[in-house]
Amino acid sequence: MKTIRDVAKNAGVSPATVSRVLNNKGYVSEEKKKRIEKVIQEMGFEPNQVARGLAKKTSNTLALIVSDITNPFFPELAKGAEYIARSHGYSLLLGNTKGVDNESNDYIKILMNKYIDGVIIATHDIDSQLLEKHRETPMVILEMENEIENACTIKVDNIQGSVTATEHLISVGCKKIAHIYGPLYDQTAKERLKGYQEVIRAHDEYKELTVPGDFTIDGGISAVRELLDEHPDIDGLFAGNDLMAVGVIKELSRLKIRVPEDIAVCGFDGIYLTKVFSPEITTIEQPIYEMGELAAEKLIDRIKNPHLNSEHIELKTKLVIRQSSNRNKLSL
Amino acid sequence: MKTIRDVAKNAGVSPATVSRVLNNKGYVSEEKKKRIEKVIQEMGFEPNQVARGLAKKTSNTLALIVSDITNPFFPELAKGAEYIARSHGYSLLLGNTKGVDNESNDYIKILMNKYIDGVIIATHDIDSQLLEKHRETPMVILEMENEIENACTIKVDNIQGSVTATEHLISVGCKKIAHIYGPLYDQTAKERLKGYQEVIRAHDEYKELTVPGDFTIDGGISAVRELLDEHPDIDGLFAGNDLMAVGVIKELSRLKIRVPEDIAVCGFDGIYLTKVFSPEITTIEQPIYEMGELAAEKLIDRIKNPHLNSEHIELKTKLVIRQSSNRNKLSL
DNA sequence: ATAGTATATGAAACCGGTTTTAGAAAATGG
DNA sequence: CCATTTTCTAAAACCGGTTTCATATACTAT
Repeated sequence: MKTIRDVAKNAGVSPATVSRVLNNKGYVSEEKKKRIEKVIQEMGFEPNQVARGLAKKTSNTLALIVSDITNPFFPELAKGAEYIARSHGYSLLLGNTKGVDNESNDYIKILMNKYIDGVIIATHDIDSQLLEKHRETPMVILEMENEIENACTIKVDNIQGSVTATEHLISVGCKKIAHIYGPLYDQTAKERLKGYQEVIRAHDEYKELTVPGDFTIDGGISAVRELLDEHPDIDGLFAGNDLMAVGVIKELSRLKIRVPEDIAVCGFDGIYLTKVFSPEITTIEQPIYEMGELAAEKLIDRIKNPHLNSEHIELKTKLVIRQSSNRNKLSL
Repeated sequence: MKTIRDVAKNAGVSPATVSRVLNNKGYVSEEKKKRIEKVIQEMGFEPNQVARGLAKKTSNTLALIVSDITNPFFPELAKGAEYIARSHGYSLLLGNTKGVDNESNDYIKILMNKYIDGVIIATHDIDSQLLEKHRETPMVILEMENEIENACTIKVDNIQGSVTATEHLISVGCKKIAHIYGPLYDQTAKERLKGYQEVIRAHDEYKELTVPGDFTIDGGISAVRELLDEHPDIDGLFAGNDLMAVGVIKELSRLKIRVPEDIAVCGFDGIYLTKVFSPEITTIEQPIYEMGELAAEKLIDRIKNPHLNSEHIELKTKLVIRQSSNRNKLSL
């Protein structure tokens, strides 16, 4: 392994001068600069990132902490984040929190000892107390309106999205519209429920019909069963996320209930699966890949400017109408 | 940030002794050991991994390089690998190669400069020449029978799997069975094609019907169109992977061709989507999560024993019969 | 001509660990 | 009892960069 001292020797200068060239920082004469660059080229020298990290207290590495990378929401996010990270010379560490208790296994502390430059949090499994403890670490938090000082949060306007979803079901002629909401410790779930309620309450002819779900496919299946038990006559269903919408449609198809003819279904998230599923699923699309990119960009921003204030970014969602709610004869 | 020298001072010993306690290596008297451990505890000292890395030329970090994390095969693999990595005190770096040219952007070289301890390769986008260049790095290569010295390769028995798939379609009564194969630079695709051919050639009454695909959903859609153009009477279809099977079924459903009644379909891989899709898809299941775990285990093994010989592991696949090929009246 | 500033460079200290070296003390043994 | 060997410890060197400090020279400005 070639070191900066080898380069220095070959170029007849001191290591300090080589370092200055490497970092493009401080005074170096044109002549020596040329010479040093030539030697670096010839030797194929690449600075050791670990040594550099020790000296500068950085690692050029970001971390993305998700609850479970197999949840289809996250790979897209990860891809966007990794792309931006790499473009800026950072690598991306991946962590799953599902099934790991955070107290005894403080992920962020481990990361700090590795001089990880910043963290993107996309999980509910790390409580805010723990986050608060690492306030000094550059952080971007997704889908949670967290009040960590210094942090940047990125989320979509869930209320608006879910208002749009509910109104869409109304507009395609649904008369009894139910909502399956996610776990309420999840702010996202709460907001989506709220949007649904707002719309229903604004229309006297509609009645609030809600059942809890857990944001999984199986949760969607059991929720829709429960729902049909009590209200066999529903004709519109807004699921709190796409995975539950998938479960719902699977179960309805098993019960020979037609989608969208008998029940129109709308999900939320815009995961790839909705496009692929048959019938294709109407959903409130979040710009997931772009959120990953934005998260990484904002994080890098914060790494370079450590004293940015906290910032809350709210993105717009987009209604994507597909077969599962398409009751007009128009083929899409 | 507390350093080993602070600990040493507080415990009235030298840094070297603290290091010996930390690494449980070399002679330390019971009495000092106790004292040092107590001080470490009290101070909440945690060794800086970067400094340690510089001295020991390690980082306690593995890298997983995939072509595209949004391909549903990879998240499961990543989860298994990350789980094992974390259990052994390693972190996992994630890299996507899709759309990145490897010559100018030598991923592994970047990783080496970070003292990444080992790499799991699950992409075809890094050519073997490049891999060869990093022969000294502990490596586990998935789904490619590569002849890198020192490396460990993990794959499934694709031929056996695809023989099973084809025979399964025969056993449910298909008379004209076609195969959509993947890109042939991919060894996996080649082997699966071969398994199909073996079976078809062993039966005089069957004829080889193959079309190329590209292992994507859209590829499945166009391949099945092409296939039906030429052979509208096929009644069995073995897709080279699950994504193409999904595309196939989507397109068949659009054409009002019933699955499995008119055409029975079987995929390969066992991604989650096959369980979720409607109809549920028969597939040759690979133990994806376990492959991720195994890859990480083998890699860690190789890191700890740097002079292991190259090793080729071949895992068994499992036929999972679901609706898409279930032509008996038996409900599953 | 002289003070003051910008440019240029190398030596040395530093980042925070690990490892080698060397010497002292204790245990073993012939 | 003296020669080894084993145990124990601290000082110093090291990993491979960056940064500070000190010094020297070349420009400006007064």
